Amino acid sequence: MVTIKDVARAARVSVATVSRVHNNSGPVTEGTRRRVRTVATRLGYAPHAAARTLSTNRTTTVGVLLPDLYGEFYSELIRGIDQTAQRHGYHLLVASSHDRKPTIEAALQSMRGRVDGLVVMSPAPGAYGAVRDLPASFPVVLLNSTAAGRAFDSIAVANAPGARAMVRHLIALGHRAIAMITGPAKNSDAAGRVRGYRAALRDAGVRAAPAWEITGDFTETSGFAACLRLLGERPRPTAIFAANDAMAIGALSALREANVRVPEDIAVAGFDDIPMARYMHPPLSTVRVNISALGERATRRLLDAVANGQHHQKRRETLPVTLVIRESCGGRGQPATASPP
Amino acid sequence: MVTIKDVARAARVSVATVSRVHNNSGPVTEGTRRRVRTVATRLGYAPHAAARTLSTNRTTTVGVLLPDLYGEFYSELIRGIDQTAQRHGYHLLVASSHDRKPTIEAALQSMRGRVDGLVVMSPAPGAYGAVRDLPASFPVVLLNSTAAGRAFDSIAVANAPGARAMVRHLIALGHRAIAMITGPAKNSDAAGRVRGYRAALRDAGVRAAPAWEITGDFTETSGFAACLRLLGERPRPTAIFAANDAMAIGALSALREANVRVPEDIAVAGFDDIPMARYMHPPLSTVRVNISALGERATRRLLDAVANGQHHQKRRETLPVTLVIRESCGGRGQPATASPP
DNA sequence: CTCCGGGGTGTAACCGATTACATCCCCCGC
DNA sequence: GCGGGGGATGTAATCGGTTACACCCCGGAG
Repeated sequence: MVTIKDVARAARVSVATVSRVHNNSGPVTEGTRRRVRTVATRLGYAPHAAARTLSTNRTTTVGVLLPDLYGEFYSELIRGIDQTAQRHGYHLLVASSHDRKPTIEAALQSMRGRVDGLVVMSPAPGAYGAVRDLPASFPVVLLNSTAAGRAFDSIAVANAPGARAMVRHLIALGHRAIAMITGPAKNSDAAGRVRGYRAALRDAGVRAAPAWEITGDFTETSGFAACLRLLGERPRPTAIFAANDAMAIGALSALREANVRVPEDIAVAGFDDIPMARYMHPPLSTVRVNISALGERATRRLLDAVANGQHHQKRRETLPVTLVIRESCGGRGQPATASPP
Repeated sequence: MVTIKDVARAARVSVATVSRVHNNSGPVTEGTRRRVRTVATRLGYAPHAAARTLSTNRTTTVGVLLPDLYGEFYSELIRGIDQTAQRHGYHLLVASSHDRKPTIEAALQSMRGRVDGLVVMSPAPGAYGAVRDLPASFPVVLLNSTAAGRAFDSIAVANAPGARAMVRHLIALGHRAIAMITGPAKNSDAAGRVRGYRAALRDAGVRAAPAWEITGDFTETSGFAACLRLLGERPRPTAIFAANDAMAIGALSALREANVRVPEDIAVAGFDDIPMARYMHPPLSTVRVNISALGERATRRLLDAVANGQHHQKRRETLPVTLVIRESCGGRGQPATASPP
């Protein structure tokens, strides 16, 4: 491989000059600059990232720690992160399947010297502890973490308000028997959505039955299974609110197999508005989360922390959500805003 | 940050010994080993990846170059790659939106010192040229590239055989007016699928009309638009074969709005079998590509090249595909294998 | 008792960049 | 003519690891 020394020799200058040319630091005569440039491209010189990292202590890379990579949600999230990172000249290092504390810790350790900061999305409670052990100076942005106090930058989705608005909408359509397919018990997003669901029922004085809260795991399959169980309940719910779109889609599929009409017999609503949602049959009513914007804001926060170091203000942001009413819940009503002003 | 020197000092040994302990290289007394280990964890020592890279010339990272990140296809692909990489202790660096040659070249350059090898998926013809300029010793695995001769490792999807089998299936069901929504003209996967489509028509002596080949760009939206145009054709096709599932889903959506029944009035088939496909209404018949396996095989190939350097045999592999017949094309027939033996 | 061999450990060179500091040279003003 | 200042460039330390090589010490063989 051709190094900076090779370029320096061939251009008859010192390595310092070559470095200055490449980084536009220090003053260099126009002639020298051109000569170095020419030689560099002729030799096909590309600076060695690790060497640069070692001396500058910067990697121009952001890391992303995710619990999983399955499904459109993560795909969109990564897309948002990547776009923003790229726009600022940063690379993207992805690490997934880190849901338990020891794995997370190992992953964080192995990031040293690889990334300038991290976007961490891990609904598992262990994550918080692992991240806290990081040096305070290390930039981290938490996504959807419960415990994130003022000690961290974090961006949360307006889970409870979104869920509440959707359930309120179902109630407004006349539904009184509203079931929910929830997410994993420990997951903080899932928890927020359940809170919103219960709050809406309480507000309206509508009966809430434990049998109508079924736990899923955010996959289509679990939505399918949960829906089957709900169909066995008596009285049978007239509406099903799933904690995410994947499970709502699974539910739609189960209802179709059971010859239950949607929305005539049972209304269905989801959460997230993944790209697929609008193409369902019937098109899925859901709570819209601008997922790629979530990634984008997280990354912006992170890069600000990276750039401004000390006097970067940590804060907790909330990403607003909107109701998008399609056909799966029957009422083609006015899309109401679900977020706090 | 705590460095190897700090650990060495605290454990009263030299840096060499600390290094030996961490890498299990060279001989170290059991007692020393334990002492070093203890001190290291007490201080929270994590080796600096860049420093290690600089001296060993290895990054334990694989890079992925993709044209885009939108949709379930890439999501699944990355998942396959990440799983395999992680299982071998490698990290994953993702770079996307590189579709034109200069961007690709820039991206490749900036990878130096960041990755040990690359999985490149870029249907654009420019990619081939850019990759060819890489030092021959640099491990690269091409995904779905046309021009990949014996000079590269590559893994291709059995596009033509898959498309052919699907169209043959449609013909067997009695269809004689079969339209295709193709992918972008320059895209090699798209090209293979069109070839298979035409071949199947030719084989059966079925009429092929240019008006029945509409170009899309692999997005749902383009599938929607293309389908609308097809509905305007006279005679109207009785079957639509889309070059990927996203476009097929767009088409389904358009047909629904036009009150055309699927499969009674028009049969629809896709390609890829993204996870969503089975949840469509009606469930989508498609050509199954095991996308995450594609990523997995690519990564395996790559890691073999990384590990075995010189005597790694480059070769072109083809990933077999299978027909999965659901309901969108009407005939619940026997799923036939579409791949060459 | 001496010599040899090998396991355990330390010293220092090296990987490829950045950058503080020194140096050189040229031009300008007095 | 001379001193000073500043722009252009070079030298070498530095980042944090790995590793070739030297060294020391101890036990066993001759």
